[in-house]
Amino acid sequence: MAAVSVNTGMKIGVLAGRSGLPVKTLRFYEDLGLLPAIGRSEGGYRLFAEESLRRLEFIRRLKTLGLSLEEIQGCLAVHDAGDLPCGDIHLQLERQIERIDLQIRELGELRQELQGLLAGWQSDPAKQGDVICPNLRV
Amino acid sequence: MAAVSVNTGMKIGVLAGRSGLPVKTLRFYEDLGLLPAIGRSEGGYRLFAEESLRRLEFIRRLKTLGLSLEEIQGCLAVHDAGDLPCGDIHLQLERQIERIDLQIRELGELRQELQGLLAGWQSDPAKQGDVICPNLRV
DNA sequence: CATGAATCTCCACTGTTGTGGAGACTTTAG
DNA sequence: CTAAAGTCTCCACAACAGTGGAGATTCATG
Repeated sequence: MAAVSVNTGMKIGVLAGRSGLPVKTLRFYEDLGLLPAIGRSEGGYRLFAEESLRRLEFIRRLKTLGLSLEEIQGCLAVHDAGDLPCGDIHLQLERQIERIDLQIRELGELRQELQGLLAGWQSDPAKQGDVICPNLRV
Repeated sequence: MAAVSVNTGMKIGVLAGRSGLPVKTLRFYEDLGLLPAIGRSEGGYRLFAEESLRRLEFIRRLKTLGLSLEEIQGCLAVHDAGDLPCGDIHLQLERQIERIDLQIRELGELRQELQGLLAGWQSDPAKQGDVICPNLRV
């Protein structure tokens, strides 16, 4: 049989190099419980499984979709319980769309208001008593 | 002549009551230099001029338009130098519109991506090896 | 005068996602 | 064996706009 060099786990620096994330961030994720280590070396170094790489990819993906680490953790908890987290993720992504729609709506209204103000802006208005900016009337 | 009870300045609680802002917030603004007090009473209490009310209105208004306290402070500095701050405010509001447009654009793209994902979502996909969520392929 | 309300300063904490550094320890390479 | 590199824990800080509380003073009212 071929020599087996598996299952010792990789140290955090290796995982950092392979994932492209800073060591600090990996420790941070581990502290949050997002990224469980399989254990510690004799000297107390964190050891990670290969699976951690997939996990980090998953986290990265959901982060780019705008989910918070807490929400991502929720999805991972389902996965860790042995289930497919697709249902949960679907729900989170729907919620995210709702949040985005709300934000876009609010931003649009604000934009409207700003445009309206600028449309009637007087570049050199008469100084009106007790008002800081006559254009805003406050 | 009628008795003159002016120009002693109001204490922070009065300003809070009249402006609708918490005392804490007024102190915070004063610390930032946004809201200068005209001085202190013998006992060390902050004293504010009537003008503070207009100032707070101005701050409130620009805040609702999305400017940061720092940007507002910039506008107030122009006012305090004796100039009309309309030009500065105009510039800030234009920048704010740009920021909003960028945000809306980014949110729209994200929304697109999310919609696309959900459009092809399989509610109960086959478990694919080594992938946390087959729908996301990660 | 005494009591309670108002105010003062100073410090800590909120939420989010990390980053930076100090000082100690372990591991690896030569 | 030694020096350098890697890793550990713990603490602090970043942005932003405040909020909460402790303990000390001052002010207003009866």
